[in-house]
Amino acid sequence: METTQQAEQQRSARARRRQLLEAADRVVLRDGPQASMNAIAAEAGITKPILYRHFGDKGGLYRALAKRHTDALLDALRTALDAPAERRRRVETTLDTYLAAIEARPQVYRFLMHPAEDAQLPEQGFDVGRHSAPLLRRLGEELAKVIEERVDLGPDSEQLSRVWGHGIVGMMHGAGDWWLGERPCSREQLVRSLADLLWGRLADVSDRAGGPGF
Amino acid sequence: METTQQAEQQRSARARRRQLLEAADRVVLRDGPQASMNAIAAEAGITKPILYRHFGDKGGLYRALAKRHTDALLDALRTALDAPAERRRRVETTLDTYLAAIEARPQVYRFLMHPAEDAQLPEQGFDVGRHSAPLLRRLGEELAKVIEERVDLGPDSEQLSRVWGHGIVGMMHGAGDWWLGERPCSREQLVRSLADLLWGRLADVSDRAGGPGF
DNA sequence: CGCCATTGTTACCTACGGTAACCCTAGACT
DNA sequence: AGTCTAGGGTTACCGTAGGTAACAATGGCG
Repeated sequence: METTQQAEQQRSARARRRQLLEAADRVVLRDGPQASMNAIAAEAGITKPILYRHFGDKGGLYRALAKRHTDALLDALRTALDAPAERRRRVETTLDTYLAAIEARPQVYRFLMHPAEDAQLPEQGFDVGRHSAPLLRRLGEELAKVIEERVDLGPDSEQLSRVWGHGIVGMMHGAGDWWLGERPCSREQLVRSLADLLWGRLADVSDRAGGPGF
Repeated sequence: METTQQAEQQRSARARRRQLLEAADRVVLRDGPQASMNAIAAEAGITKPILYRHFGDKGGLYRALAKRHTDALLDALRTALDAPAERRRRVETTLDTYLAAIEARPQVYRFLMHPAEDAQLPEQGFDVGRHSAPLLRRLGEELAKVIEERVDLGPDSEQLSRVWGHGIVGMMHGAGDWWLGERPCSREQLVRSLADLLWGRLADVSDRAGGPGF
């Protein structure tokens, strides 16, 4: 049948795509974000045009690669955020999960945060932060959702929770980036200090009725 | 005399350098961070090799340019941070100063934060965040200094203040980046929300003996 | 005048993103 | 069988951008 045949083809195409992404992953892990398309193609045992057939352009490949890692990290963070423990403990676990991830694979982290200028589409205005944004934006929105679900912020809670979500993610990111560069203290210490910073305000906000609170 | 002559030369070289930087500034303001060396040279009315004689490589030019803007922003922030007002008001003013700056010149902001991969010096290990770092690092250290000077954090205050400095700067940066992209609320609202987030913890830390406290 | 430092230019090299044109092998159809 | 076509693959190329070597002009200074 032609349908099974098409399905077969699609499946093999997806499999190939995964192979290619894995090769790209290895190269990025080795060379950092400035990994060249040639290098990736070579690692995959093929040549450039195939990469372009699969991913369109470098930005496409990078987006696909970033999505994999972002999804993985987000999953880990979600479980940490949803774990059955008291609020403060969960915050610490979440921070620690993030820091452990960036500590374990700095090259991947660099790639996700500084994807080496992909699109230079002419002038689309104030789109600041299209580059390092995707991961941080997704994290921020995710956290905002969790905050709004679980904490009673009073009126205007939607906006406030988003500001806080992105602010807290920014804090985690900024401190993490600095820490990864200088290693001025242990991970545990960093987690505790950041949680302390957050705790002041988070501590005297009352839980929303029902649910274990953020 | 040769000394005056040398001085003269140095002075003119510095003046030239300033001219070139101003030209580069205009181009970056117009084209964003991916401004090419050719474009900058053209804007300055000369050709590439002169740029290279003055700045070594693209990274050098970018660093010089970044330093100018970073210094300017840092000055503005320092005055906001040192203004004679109560602590909370100063925090808000500082946040607002930063946000107003990035709002006023997004292209410059993008350039400072995402300087398009300068150095690809082979393998210098875990130097994550060399790219967008300089400005944020300087801000973080500056804030850490202010915090440690003015707030009593108990033992281990040096490390804690640095973590908080970089954390808070990260918060400001992250939230600002998101806000600049989506404009979900007014600047005043953003400032208030962020200050609220910080205020919880900052509020119940007692001032260090002497001085008006952070 | 002749020397040399400064300032500039042209012309080139390299590397990379991206693409066009072609090749080839495995099946499907007659 | 023989032909035709779809996919996966390659070579060879283009444009652009960073970076440099080699050479020209200008202007003080012995």
